[in-house]
Amino acid sequence: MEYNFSEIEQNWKKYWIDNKVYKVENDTSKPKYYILDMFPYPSGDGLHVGHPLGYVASDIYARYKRLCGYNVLHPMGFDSFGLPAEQYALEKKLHPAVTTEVNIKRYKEQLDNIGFCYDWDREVRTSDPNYYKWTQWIFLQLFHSWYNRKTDKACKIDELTAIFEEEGNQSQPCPADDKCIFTAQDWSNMSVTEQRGIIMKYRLAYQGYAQVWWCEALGTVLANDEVVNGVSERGGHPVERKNMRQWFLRITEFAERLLASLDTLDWSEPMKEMQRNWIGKSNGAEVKFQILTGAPADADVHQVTVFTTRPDTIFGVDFLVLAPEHSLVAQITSDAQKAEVDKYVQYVKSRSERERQAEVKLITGAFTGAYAMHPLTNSPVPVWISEYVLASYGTGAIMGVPSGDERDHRFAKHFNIPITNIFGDSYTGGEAYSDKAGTIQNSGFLSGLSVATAAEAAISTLEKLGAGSRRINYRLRDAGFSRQRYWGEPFPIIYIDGVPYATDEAPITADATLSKLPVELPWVESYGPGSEGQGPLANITDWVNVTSPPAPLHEWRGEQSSNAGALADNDHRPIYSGIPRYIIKVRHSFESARTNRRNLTESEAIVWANIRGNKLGAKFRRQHPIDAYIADFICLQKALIIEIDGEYHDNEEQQKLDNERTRVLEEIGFKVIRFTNEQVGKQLNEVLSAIRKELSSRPNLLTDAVADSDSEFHVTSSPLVERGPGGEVAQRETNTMPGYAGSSWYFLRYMDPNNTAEFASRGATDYWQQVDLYVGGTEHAVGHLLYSRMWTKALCDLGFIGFDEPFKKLLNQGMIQGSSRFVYRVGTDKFVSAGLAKDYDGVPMRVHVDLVDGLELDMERLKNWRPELANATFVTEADGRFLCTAEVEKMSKSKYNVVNPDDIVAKYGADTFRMYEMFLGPIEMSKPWDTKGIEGVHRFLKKMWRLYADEQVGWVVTDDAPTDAELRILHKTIKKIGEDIERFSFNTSVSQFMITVNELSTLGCHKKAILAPLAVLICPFAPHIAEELWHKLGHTTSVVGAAFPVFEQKYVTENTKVYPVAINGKTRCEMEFALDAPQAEIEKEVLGNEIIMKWTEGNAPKKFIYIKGKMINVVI
RNA sequence: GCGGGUGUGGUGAAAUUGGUAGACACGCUAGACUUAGGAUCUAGUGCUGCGAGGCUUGGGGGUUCGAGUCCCUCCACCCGCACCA
Repeated sequence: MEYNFSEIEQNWKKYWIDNKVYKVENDTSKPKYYILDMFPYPSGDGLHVGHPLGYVASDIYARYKRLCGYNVLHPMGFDSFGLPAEQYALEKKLHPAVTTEVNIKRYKEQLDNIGFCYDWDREVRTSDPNYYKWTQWIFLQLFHSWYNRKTDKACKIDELTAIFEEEGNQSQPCPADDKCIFTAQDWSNMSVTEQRGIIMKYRLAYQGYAQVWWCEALGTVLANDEVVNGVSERGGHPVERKNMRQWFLRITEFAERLLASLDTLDWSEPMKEMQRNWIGKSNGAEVKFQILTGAPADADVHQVTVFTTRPDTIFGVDFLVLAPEHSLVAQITSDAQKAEVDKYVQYVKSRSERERQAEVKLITGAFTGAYAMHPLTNSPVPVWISEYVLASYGTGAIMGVPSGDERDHRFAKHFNIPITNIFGDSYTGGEAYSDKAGTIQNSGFLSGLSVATAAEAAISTLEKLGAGSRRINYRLRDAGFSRQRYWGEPFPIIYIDGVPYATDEAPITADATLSKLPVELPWVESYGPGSEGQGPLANITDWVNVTSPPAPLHEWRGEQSSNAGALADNDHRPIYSGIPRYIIKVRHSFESARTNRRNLTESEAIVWANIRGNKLGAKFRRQHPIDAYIADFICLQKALIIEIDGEYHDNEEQQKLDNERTRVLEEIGFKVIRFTNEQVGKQLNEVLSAIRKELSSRPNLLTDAVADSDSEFHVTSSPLVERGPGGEVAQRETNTMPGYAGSSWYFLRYMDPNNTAEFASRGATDYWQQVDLYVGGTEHAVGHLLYSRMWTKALCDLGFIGFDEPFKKLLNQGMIQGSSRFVYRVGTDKFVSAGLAKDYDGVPMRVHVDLVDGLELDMERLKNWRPELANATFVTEADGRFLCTAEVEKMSKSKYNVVNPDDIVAKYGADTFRMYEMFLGPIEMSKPWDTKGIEGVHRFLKKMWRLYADEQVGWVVTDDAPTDAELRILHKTIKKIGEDIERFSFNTSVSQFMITVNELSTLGCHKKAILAPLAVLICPFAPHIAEELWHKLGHTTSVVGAAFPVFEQKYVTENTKVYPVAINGKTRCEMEFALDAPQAEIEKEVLGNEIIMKWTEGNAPKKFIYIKGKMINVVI
């Protein structure tokens, strides 16, 4: 009975599927453990042996935790939106949805082939509408949220507008625009569109502008690193900077929290360090310099604000440097310098970000001709521009302190700017003194102070003068959230007259079809880019332009148009051009309104009697349908609605409904004011004067708005009324979301993957909580990991989940590199073996690793590899072999060094493959793949198999009682394996298994008492063979559900120790002593030892060191 | 330029708190068994030396009875970068 791995593995894979062994329930009776791999992008190339490294590690850990009694969630899915599928589609004319489907199928086969314990019922795919529905939904939550700096939490926009109504934005400064300051009165006077503009500056998902590289020839937007020397990397086409409206996530508001809570995470220090660097918190000061010359009269631009982390060096300022993109540059540049500055600005525009960053030694810049006044010395300071100052960091301007900053120093030297020394002897003129030791000199009232003290003193003086203030700066920037691509999540956003609305906002919700999530990605035949840098979706005009309303609504509107009040399809009367457009959503609104008019309440009757017939100078209608509601009284001329509420103030439910109604009506553009029955009854005069006041504060829309195009009031129109032949104004957003959208929250979806009502139920997220162990590569250090942390915090703040960090522990796996093989090629088809290559004049050529065994080339296969090599001739070594050379490189198809795990599994089995991947070395280290080494692991499994079954005799396991030696081996192994798995040292676990099997083989052990626990121990590593042995041992249920063997100290306790005995720390011999032997006795025996005596030559040692249980050292 | 990481036999590596450096494998050498060996088993294998021994964890220095491990310094390689003021 030999180890027939392929048969064994086939059988158990089928058994696991048939019996749903890996099905995971949300079972609250067991402790949970959530272990997750960073899900793969299913590329067309399939998995290579590098991909599963982390998956094997997490699978081992998952199986181990399950053996230890945990309910383990260990899911897998696919990050299936992305650029490669789209590019493939462009080239091959295959729809991304099709290729993605095919690729995922292949990936799943490959993954299953390796024997992972995934519950595929929980699989998620980011490109699945059932999944991205919730990505869009979360986007909407972010859109409807802002960051409350007082409570340090993401909050709903409703709360923000309540604050604005109450007190303006004094207590909640605008994160995007510190010049945006307004009072409650200002707020109430704004139009809805203006208010929306303000709110946009607060939203967590917001629209702004960003410069992107646009390449006309390629028709796409390029990433920074795709632009080299001002042309596209691919094809060398010209590129230009283009300012484009883009979505952003306001991650900067979370900077401090993202930084602070890193301390609570069990991540590697380098990983945390990378995030800290990315967030880049720095304490410093803002300093204002008044522009002296070359400045326009306008006081607003009379000063330039710089940010510095070294306010203590303020007296060392010899010049200011603005980013060439700084908005002041054009205004302050003197006529004399204009040509030079323009030329320089043009030069910088041609430079890619990468180049500006990488070429440190290249010093460029231009003098603006302007001078600024030093706030403390009042002396003039020249203002320069240079590409080394970035517009996007700090204030986009710095103060140049050449004696204290190396870059400033180089700049001053290069342009011959005189340098002020503020460090005394520490600065010698050769290079800047940037150490923070010593004292500041030559600096007025700061002279003699240490750096820290001087910084404080400088800031407080500047504050007193009103010339500066303390400031904490983060280098983290808001995350660009739009891509001009097809294969990504569409935004649930519709533009009405250019104003973006979420699909769950009033004007859109009127149409059930438009407001429905998901906004499905339309099927297209062409993936070419749209014009003007837009994404491919812009080409699908049928989809972009919202032209065909849902049929029933449309039909109904036509037949009822005479009753539709302000609404008629052909209603082009100018009277309505300034009035908010709206639609009556519910058919029976008209009947209800008519009925209501006949049945006024007492309060309503009183109000009506006082406002009817232009009594307040404006015409009111009563019981008028608006959108889905019926307004009590409405003045269309002033877009004012009066509500008389019976229950508003004492019924919470009613209050909620009414607030929603107010919100919707105000979104459309009406102002809603409400009064109680009681107010009308007892304080009618106050009510009427409040109405009068409201009327007088609002513009008259009937005539003024039409005539006065500069009016503050802008029309907010409902998309529904605007639709009609040729009259479309509503468009869908044509950008799609970036790759990290779907991956920012996928870990939550696994908890409750098939939920159609929520992204995940609160019960599920409360049970599974954070990911206990997250396994993936370091390449996601600052992208994915930072974004998902932000999303988690936002979802937590908004009350959707109960934890604010996604990944408790992080394990970074290293890369498996490829090992490329080269043959030495002379001419076209003559090849020379490596040993003789030096005698020939040729070049190395990559050959596929499959053609090579170790370093020995299979010459026949090379001839068949490619047609042009069919007549190849070979100069071999003396023994007839042809040798290649090897080089470690990235594993990639183009380097012919990709090894497919399927091939390895076919040849050696999945168990061997899994163990070998682990045996290669520590999980977090990168290492090259070498198929040769796998033999050792395969031999080990065969050797282990022979403990249980003999090739000739068959099953050999006995019920004999184990010996002490056998028990010691077993328990030593239990301890080692358990400890190793806990600390993710899987390579040493594999070694230990080898040692154990070697020792048991030597002892000829075939005892069930030893071999049954061994089968369980190895199950996480080699599940197939473990399952086979477990069943052969008589069990009828899966080994997956067994219990991890319990380590017992008593079996491994020894009472003697073989000590290394060293002379001066150099081991010379070994001697065995009882562990409880007294030192005197040991000393006597050691010094009497023949070998030791040879070294001591009979002399008494200077020192005798005895560390119990460790070693003995004799110092002579 | 900045930040992070890694340097141990021919190769992958081990040494968990400062305590026998090179476990466990690959490869290689020799042998056994065999029709065969790309199966299996046995022995050997850091370098050097006949040997006693000497040398050896990227180089140099230090702390210690004792250093791969701690400290200083230099070097090489890999990864990332948004010149971060």
